[in-house]
Amino acid sequence: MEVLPASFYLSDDVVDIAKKLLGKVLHTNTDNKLTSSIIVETEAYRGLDDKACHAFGNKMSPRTKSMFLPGGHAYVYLCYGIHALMNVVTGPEGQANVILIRAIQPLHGIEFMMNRRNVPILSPVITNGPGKLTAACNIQMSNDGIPLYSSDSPVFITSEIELISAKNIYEGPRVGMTKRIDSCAHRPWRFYIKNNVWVSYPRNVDYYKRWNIEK
DNA sequence: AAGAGGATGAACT
DNA sequence: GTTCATCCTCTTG
Repeated sequence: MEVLPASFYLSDDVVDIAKKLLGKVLHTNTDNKLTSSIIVETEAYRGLDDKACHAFGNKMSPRTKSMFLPGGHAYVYLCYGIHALMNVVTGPEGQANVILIRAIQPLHGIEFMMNRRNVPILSPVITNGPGKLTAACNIQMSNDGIPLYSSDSPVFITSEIELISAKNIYEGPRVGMTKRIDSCAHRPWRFYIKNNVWVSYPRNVDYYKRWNIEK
């Protein structure tokens, strides 16, 4: 597996990169612990004309300044005052296009992820949501703005193990959009690998039940 | 200066 | 299905 170079993220077509990110491998080296996981679910956010994007209108603020870095950096922000959510910055410098990582499929370091999540039994609940996977990988606000194209970085991304073909990619509306976002809410900019059990799931589904796991 | 609300998750009834 | 934890950011005045 090769570390993806900064050029991988340079296109201004954030939707295209969001699809290409599926199947790529997310590595973390935090707390002296290594993990790797397949990216199975992403969402695209486009600064220029997307009301759902924090930097709508390409407007910079203290929070969003790392979104304007050149492609291949991390944008990490605090959601609901509790969860650090991890995004991949794309496009040339000055363009606030980012991709939210919504779910991953663990490959290595699974025991670390389970410990950090305090979940005793292996199941998708450890990483099937944007706040869950950052907790599992110990990705924090301090990782905002770091590069993802260097294996020295605490978080980096490498090529896929198996290429995901277009027919195996689901396209649908993004999660958590409200009326305030109006038309942008319906943009089908959420992508996930079809039939992959590690993707996030609607809030009212009990995963323990779904996977027949005893609590 | 103040207040509302959020790209969520967990624990309830 | 509902509620709350928790705090930052943005909007409004």
